[in-house]
Amino acid sequence: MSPVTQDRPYSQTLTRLREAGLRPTRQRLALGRLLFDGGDRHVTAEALHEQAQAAGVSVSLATVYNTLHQFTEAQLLREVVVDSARTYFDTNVSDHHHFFLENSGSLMDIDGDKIAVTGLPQAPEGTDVARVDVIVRLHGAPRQAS
Amino acid sequence: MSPVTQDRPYSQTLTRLREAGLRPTRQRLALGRLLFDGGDRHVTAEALHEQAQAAGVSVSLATVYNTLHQFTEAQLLREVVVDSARTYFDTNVSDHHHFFLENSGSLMDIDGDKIAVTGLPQAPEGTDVARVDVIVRLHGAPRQAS
DNA sequence: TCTTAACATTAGAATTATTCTAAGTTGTTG
DNA sequence: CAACAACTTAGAATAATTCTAATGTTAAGA
Repeated sequence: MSPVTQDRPYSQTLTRLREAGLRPTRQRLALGRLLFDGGDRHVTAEALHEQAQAAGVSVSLATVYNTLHQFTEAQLLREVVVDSARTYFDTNVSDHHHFFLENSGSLMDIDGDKIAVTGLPQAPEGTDVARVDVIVRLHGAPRQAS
Repeated sequence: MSPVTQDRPYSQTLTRLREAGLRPTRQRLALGRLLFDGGDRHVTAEALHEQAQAAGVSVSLATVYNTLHQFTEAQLLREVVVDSARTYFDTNVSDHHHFFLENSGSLMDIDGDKIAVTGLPQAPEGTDVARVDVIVRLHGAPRQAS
């Protein structure tokens, strides 16, 4: 395990992991690659696990959950709450919002600077606004999105 | 069952049930009263179940779930998705949004006409906007809200 | 009022997503 | 390369919710 033949860019996953203080293990590198190579994605733990299997990467579901949470803490991912049945993780960590196709259960990003939310009342005394989420729920899905 | 001595208004639960085509059973009337007497509320199934027990009303948890869902279908309640761990039901079915205190897990309504969301892109072809949810997530809870 | 059929409730089992545990494995550092 | 902390993992555990199948209730008609 030393002759270097990395045919894929590793999406700086290694660097990102280091910066986050996470050891670059085989599993984390593989999952990082699946997540960050190629555009923005919205995944559930189960879905990522399956994708990993399909890609021939052997990772346990527990590790997928651990990794998703660690990536989220490290700001490499963001959690999106749209469905009380499952948790989605979003590789887009910049300011943005979502369309949610209730039929297919898929998400689409809405650029943060396309939307403005005005008239928000002050947050109650003693609290800070951690985030404002706008979720546009859609019915009648077209074809599968991300 | 005719001398009128109804010390509580029943919040027209009976009427509402009839209109929704739901038989006014003891359980539904009791839950309806708990939900609709007194201001707007945000409840989880477990919480409502406990409240019912505490009020001396014997209802099974299964019935609480059934009832909450039936009430939701009948537009007497609205489901609020803010937390992937539990489902909240809101007695306020008018157009509005929410503050969510992540520490305490409590919700507060934000009047629909206080807030405006502008710049929403068109919904993808073949889909309709079912609803736009704005969730303002707060950290550092003050004292318990609804 | 009595009967009946459709509708409701319920206890407990089942399901599902997620977390935990305890044991084995691997990465890093000296 | 030793040693230890950090990781991974199988499988058990948990928690919210749904399902099942048996029992109870309601509404309507004779």
